[in-house]
Amino acid sequence: MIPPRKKKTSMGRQRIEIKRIENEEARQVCFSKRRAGLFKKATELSVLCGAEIALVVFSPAGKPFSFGHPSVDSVVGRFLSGGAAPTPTPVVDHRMVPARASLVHELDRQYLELGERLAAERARKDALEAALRGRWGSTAGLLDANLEEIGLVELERLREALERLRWDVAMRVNQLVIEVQTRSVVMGGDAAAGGFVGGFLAAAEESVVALPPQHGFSYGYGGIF
Amino acid sequence: MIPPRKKKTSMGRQRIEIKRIENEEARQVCFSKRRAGLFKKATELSVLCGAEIALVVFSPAGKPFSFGHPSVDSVVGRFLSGGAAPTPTPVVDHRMVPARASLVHELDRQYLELGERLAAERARKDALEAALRGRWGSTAGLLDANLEEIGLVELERLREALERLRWDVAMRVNQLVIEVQTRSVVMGGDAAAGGFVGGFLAAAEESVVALPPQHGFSYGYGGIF
DNA sequence: AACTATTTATAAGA
DNA sequence: TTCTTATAAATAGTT
Repeated sequence: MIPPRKKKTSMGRQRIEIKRIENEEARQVCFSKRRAGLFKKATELSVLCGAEIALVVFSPAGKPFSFGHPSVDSVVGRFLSGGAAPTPTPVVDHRMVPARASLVHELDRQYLELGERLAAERARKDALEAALRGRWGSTAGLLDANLEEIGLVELERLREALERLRWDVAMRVNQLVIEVQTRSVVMGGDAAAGGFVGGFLAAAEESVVALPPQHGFSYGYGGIF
Repeated sequence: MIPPRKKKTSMGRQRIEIKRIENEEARQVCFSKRRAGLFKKATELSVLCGAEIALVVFSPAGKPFSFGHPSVDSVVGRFLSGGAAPTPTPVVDHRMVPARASLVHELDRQYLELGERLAAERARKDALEAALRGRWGSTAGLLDANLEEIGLVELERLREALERLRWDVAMRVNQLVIEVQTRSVVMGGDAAAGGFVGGFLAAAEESVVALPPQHGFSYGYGGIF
């Protein structure tokens, strides 16, 4: 018999030049795919390395998308305050531009949050120790070495399960967001601890869309730390 | 000629789980590689599709990197001024959104609130992980015996929260599907569909925040232009 | 930093 | 848009 050859139903992925896609439809399709890929990569980087990331993308049509770990606001705030000197935009100058006003505000909050975090940690530690003392008295001798051993293994197993699940949830939410956006629905919610959310736009804000059609990039890096 | 034998000098790329890399050196290496990849992707997306992008990344060591097209500032500015609407907490009637200023203020308030919760959760996880590592610090010996048990209780609580979350997500996803099928029509900016979606996300956030806080994310998406 | 073996991401096509 | 497929790219583990 003739070896069943399958006809090439696809010419597979083709190499493309990295330059503006002129065909509007193709550009939109490419944007959707690559945006998803980009956000996935950003998420993975933050999870794998615990890196703080802020990613904001405006589609060619002007739709905003964002991802932040722990939140767009906090990362951008840290960026603007942390002495990170972006290449193009020198150090933060504190002339209050509307957009920046909230960012500066963010800085103030960061100090506050820092203090709160310390307080919370302290409180947590106290609570833990208190609880332990309590148990020490009432359930002393309840656990033996073997039990502890099992407990540890179990703990680790559970922890991993939790990590996986939360990852699935994050991805699922992300996917849902993409799907929903596809249907032209608007409005925001946020997926996790960040607290920043995509939003809405009043008709009056269309002016905001107006941005100089320039085509430049700017990479920033800081070697201070 | 004899085909030059190539002994496998490498086991090639291995599949990895997307979870925090504990080994510090490996984490740093991974960060460097993936950061480069992420920035490349971001650049390509902006070039191919003319999308405006702002990307800020802090390495685990705290070193800042950024990319912006046309600039981080302009994109973030556009994002903040254009459409950041907080919705971490359900029940936000977007038809009665006050002034922009109020929104920003509200955002700050809610962010702060979430920050406190996040801080507490983080502290808790730290305690848990400390227990897992068997490092009790100076209070060694006194607490070790029962830390595991405490951790288990905590984890059990988390597990239950996840169980609820799972159910919640499943239900809401189903509802969304039905909703979308039922009313395939779209309305710009009205609270109807948007509120629904926001509800889902808010619910997810609600529970996700209670998860291993090491990973807090926030996905944002927004308005139609 | 360079090197592969593989896993991923995607350009096209359906 | 979503799924499939062939191929280009990214990258984990080594050296």
